[in-house]
Amino acid sequence: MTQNDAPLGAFEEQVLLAVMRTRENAYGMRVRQEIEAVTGRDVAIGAVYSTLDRLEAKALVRSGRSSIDGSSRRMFEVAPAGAHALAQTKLMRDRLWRGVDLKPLLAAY
Amino acid sequence: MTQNDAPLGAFEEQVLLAVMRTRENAYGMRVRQEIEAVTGRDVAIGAVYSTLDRLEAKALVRSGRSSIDGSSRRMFEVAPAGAHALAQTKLMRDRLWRGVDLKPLLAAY
DNA sequence: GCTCCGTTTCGACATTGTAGAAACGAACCT
DNA sequence: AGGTTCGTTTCTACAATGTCGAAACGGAGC
Repeated sequence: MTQNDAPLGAFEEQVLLAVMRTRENAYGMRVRQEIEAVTGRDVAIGAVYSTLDRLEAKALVRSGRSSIDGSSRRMFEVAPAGAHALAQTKLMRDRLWRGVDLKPLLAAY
Repeated sequence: MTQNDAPLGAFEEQVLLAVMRTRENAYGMRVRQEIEAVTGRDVAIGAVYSTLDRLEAKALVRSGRSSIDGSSRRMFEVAPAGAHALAQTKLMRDRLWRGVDLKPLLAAY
């Protein structure tokens, strides 16, 4: 058993998704920009890298150098185990959300 | 502005959802049981209470005593702000997930 | 060489997540 | 009454994640 079923943190999930979404262009700055664009909130660059490092330590992403376009970039890709972790996380959450209706409470907000 | 837009943590979201799901019966032990039943993993009781306490400090849930049925229970309910936080969290995440396809990677798992 | 830019690395600290033992109180028993 | 059990909550401690910004790097152009 090589499987790590520790649950993903909220930001870990966001970073993983941003890497997926940016496909071939996933390097730190770009990932940050993607998260900011989609969620609308600021993200410190350090937050992205430390999360990426931790994800790599858990083998949920992989990284390698690429020297395209002048500066040397550290490119990331989601590993199969990372996709699996995302799928698990989503599955659990969808079950918890099932049948939950926020509307009545939201009305009083 | 009375609004707190700090993002919810992954476990905070689960606890909030479990409180919603258990409606009138939301007290510590029951919330724990709900999370375990739906997600399939063990949750330490202390984890539930400390999260509930922190959520209450942020006014996302409220609690009060209830002495039904012998033992005195601390009953919780999601506050309007809690429902709002849940909605925001879900909205952001749905946007990030949009267009993401895990299948190709999952095949290699 | 030096400076500018985009990028990454690093170190520090705040917040969340996790665990389990201790404390509580009502009910039961003898 | 005293002691025991059971369900529940409180408390304390520590690990993992989230967050930040400044320092370090390297290539391009001056």
